[in-house]
Amino acid sequence: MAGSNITLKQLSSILGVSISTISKALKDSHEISDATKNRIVELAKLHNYQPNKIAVGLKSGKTNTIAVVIPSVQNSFFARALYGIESLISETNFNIIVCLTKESHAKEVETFNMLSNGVVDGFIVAVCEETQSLQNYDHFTNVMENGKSVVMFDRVIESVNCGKVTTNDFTALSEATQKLISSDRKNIVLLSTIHKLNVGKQRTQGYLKAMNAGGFSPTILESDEKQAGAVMSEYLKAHPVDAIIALDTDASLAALKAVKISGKQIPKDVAVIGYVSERMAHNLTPELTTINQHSYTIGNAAARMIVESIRTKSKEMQQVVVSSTLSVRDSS
Amino acid sequence: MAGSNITLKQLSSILGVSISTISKALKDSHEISDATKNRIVELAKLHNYQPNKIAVGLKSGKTNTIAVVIPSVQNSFFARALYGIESLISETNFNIIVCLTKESHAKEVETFNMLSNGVVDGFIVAVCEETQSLQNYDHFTNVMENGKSVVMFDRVIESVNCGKVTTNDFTALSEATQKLISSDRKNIVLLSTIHKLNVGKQRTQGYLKAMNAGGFSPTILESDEKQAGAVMSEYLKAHPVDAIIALDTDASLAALKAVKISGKQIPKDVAVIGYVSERMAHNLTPELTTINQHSYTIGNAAARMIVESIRTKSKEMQQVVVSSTLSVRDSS
DNA sequence: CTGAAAGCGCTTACAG
DNA sequence: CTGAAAGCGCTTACAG
Repeated sequence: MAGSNITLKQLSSILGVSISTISKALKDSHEISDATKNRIVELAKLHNYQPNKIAVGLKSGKTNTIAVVIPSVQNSFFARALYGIESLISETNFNIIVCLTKESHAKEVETFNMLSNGVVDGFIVAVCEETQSLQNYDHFTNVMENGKSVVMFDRVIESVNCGKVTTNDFTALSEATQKLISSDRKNIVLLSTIHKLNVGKQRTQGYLKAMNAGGFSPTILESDEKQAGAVMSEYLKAHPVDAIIALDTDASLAALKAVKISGKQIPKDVAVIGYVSERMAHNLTPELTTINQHSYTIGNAAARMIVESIRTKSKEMQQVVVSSTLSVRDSS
Repeated sequence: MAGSNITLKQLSSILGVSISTISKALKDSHEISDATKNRIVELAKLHNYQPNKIAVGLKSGKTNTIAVVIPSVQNSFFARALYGIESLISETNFNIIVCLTKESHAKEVETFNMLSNGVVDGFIVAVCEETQSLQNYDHFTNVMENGKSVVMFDRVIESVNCGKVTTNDFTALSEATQKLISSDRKNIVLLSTIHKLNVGKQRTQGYLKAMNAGGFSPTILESDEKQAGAVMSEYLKAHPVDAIIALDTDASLAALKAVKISGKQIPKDVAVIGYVSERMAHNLTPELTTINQHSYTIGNAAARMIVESIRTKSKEMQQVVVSSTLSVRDSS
């Protein structure tokens, strides 16, 4: 028996009762007598009646759906943040639609346009790289003018007046650098594959501040993910290095590899601090000291913020900072 | 100016033209004169009119949305499969809703019930661990009876008559094992953290077949993700091992680590073959020989299958097998 | 060429 | 206690 789910109308014609009565009975309205209520509920159960969510959405103007617009999911930070978002949302009566922008501005704009009218009540977004460099934020303000809630996390645009969940990248890097300095590391290199992103810039600034404060000259190696290992290896051949801070997972693995190839010992000759998930850090050799961004917590906070914003319809925009912490393991 | 997007009704009252005319004009119907068409299109553009997707969905009975129900996204296989799904879907006029079951049967059932009535046209699912062990598949058959399309990938239930995209796990493992045997490895250990899953069982069978065929006695170490390293280390202390096959990312990293701790050389003393993403394999030391599942291709195929199934309303269920291939690198 | 009407599946104020 | 009616925003067969 293919075909759609049973509707109120069909139930009504089976029982010879009006649609309104059926609807009320199924909502356990006090207007309806227990006798008819029972008949209706029983039949509904028998046919496994489920209200059509689309119709309810049209009627109520609420969709109970939230869009999560992120660049990628093949990156442990976003994957785990998504997990944090999903965990909170699944405890509510909301659903999430996930859209991957692949760092494309056009895709991001299209996603916002596609979903803004009737499909979702709000957006959780980590702004893509291209949007950050083009500085074109109309798609965000447009949906907000149409009454949708927007919460940005991690990749945030200061000038857009929406909810924001960020991490203290600047401070985290500055502290990690200081920690290396205080354990007598002098030639500390920063290896970055995310220099185009605001988060990358923040982290770099934190590193620079600490290096300058300590009176050491900074070295910043920038590269794409694929070349990071080669770039690091090359540099190690010609320069003294006693510590590396790597700004994401790719850079972290590349740094470990480059040091091993160079024949130097970690952490004796070269200390390494990186950004990888806790589980992976634990499974690397040596176990990697990491800056832990608490991605789950960030996702959770963003989800909580948007649900609250949709429910209260409040215009007040919150800003939450989830502090990164240093998890010291064997590599430093 | 907060508030919702403009509607046909509002446009109609501004222009003094009927709603039907507006609707037709915006669909460029030949019924409408160019003059009125122009007026209407212009005003619509001015107000940035977007048809309400929910209303269109109610009217048409189609939602153009597909649910992707997977256990997790913090696993490079699912993350990349999702990427493959999203890539194909984003070229169509469909959207995807992503739901993470976290291996919970209850969550999976709830998701199917929640979304089956009006929210989505079909489901792409990788069946969760608990559902596999409980063998309760009613939620799948229920939605299919209600006319929804279902495609399973990777984690598949043979007895459910839906579309399926799988990989040849049995053969892949058997070939990888044979390859090790033919390069004179004799004490080949299988390290698994996924023995509860059908895919894990398939892989184990492939390994067993090759070991038995070669006349070697198999060793299967099963453990959870966190203990895998310790279990492997322990085994290495007391037994001769010259090769390890690890069945997922956690097991692969754990195997590399355990061998390094034991002081043995990879691949000279111990060869290692694992399951990790191509990018990660490249960044490990030594670069890891992997069984590549082509997760992107699998996701892509599943997405193509469901779109076709929804569009053609065909009852014929396809079964696609995407072959895994061995990517030989430095660890074997 | 334009518009009134019915309907998708629901909810709810209103009447009886 | 029950039901007819209006309406959410759209589409489309039908009438004019």
